[in-house]
Amino acid sequence: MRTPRTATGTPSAPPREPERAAPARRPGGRTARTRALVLDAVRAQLVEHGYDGLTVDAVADRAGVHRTTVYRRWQDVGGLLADLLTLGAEDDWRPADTGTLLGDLAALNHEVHASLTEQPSVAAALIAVSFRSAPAADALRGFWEERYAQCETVVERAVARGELPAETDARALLVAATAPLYHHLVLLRSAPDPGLPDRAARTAVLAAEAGAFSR
Amino acid sequence: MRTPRTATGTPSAPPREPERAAPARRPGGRTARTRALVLDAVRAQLVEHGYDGLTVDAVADRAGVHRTTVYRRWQDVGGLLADLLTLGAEDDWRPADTGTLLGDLAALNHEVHASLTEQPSVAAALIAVSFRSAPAADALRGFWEERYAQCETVVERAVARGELPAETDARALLVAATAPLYHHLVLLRSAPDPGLPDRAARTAVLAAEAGAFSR
DNA sequence: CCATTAGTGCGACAACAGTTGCGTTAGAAT
DNA sequence: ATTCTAACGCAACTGTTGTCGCACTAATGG
Repeated sequence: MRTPRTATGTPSAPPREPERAAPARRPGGRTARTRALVLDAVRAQLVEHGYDGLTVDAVADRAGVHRTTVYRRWQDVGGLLADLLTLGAEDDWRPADTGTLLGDLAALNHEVHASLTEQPSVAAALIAVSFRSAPAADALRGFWEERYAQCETVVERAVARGELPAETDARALLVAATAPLYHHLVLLRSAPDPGLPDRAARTAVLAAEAGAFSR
Repeated sequence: MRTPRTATGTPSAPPREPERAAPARRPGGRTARTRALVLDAVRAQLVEHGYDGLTVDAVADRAGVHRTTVYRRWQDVGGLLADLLTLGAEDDWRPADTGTLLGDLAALNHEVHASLTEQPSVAAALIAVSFRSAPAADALRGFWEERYAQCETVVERAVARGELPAETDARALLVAATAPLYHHLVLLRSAPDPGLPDRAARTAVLAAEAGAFSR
């Protein structure tokens, strides 16, 4: 998970339903400018004052936009972060290709570890807000679904190299490799352990080699 | 994680610091009665109206106690759930002893699965609130620390039976076994999979047998 | 260019969260 | 029984969150 780039272009998808009687959306100049201003403000506010300082009022003030505008278009803080997430998901992320399954999973885990331990962590804020806001929860679930789908290439490459049997359950393997990281850093909130990403990756590989994800 | 029993006895520990100048606490009749009433109200309100319906005002009304009383003793909703958690941690929980490492871990995972999928889930509510309230986060971390410590006996028994080498990292093994469950049900919020507890337990055992948690 | 109206600004409002001061009630100690 | 005071009830208060009606601005289609 990475911090989305600056919001410049037109909005990818309005938070509302796509269209029913097509009330003639107008995504042009001002609307796009407002969205860019607001999402930039969200990012800046999050970096400067952390998740607790991320209120609708503060974002509206910083963006130079009225409170009601934010409430109408994004409903709440969850909606803001959800939109920020969809913007960030647009970039074409690819998992690293190190040549070995262990190397790929370790690289993946180091990315996860970095995104969760940076201060302040956009990823952690998104996870936290997903428990308050349904739109944020949906956006996060969609984001993760896409990320895990992209990561399946790591397993496919390992199968192609003969490291794993063809019937390997890619998703289960990926979850086994990454879940301990999230468990420690998000749920247990234990102190960051620099060796954990590698150990978790190694554990998953050993389990895979023992046939834990086959058949 | 299980739902704590009814609050009847005297409070185990006041939410404040234990004592500094010992201002003569009085944990007797009314104080204990109030705590029992309030914590019962928290549990009932959580079950009936879910986490979103769990406001200080609603709890105070249901308990037949004034708002300020709740604010003064528990600060906020997080404090209420934190106290409920410490109450639940008082019972002498023990992991099941099925005779095999795989059986023990699977039984453990089924307990976790049940507590997270019941509707509404007190466990899920506690995790959610731990992102808003520092006291709740502390209480939850303490609870988990204790639970994982208790579960280490599962690993010790397996070592005693010769299933695992003596230098096995019990905590890492337990996390590997349970983390995928929390990952799916709490973070990814995917649909409950009845087979997941067994599969996750099996994966951890295979990894352990391959030496993933040794040395 | 003009007409339409989505999107925005503004102010007033309701609902809720949380605090404070003060008087009252009821454990606990003498 | 009397005293002391922790814990509670009560009311009034502040600040924040979120909504609503109305006027206005500017993007879009003709």
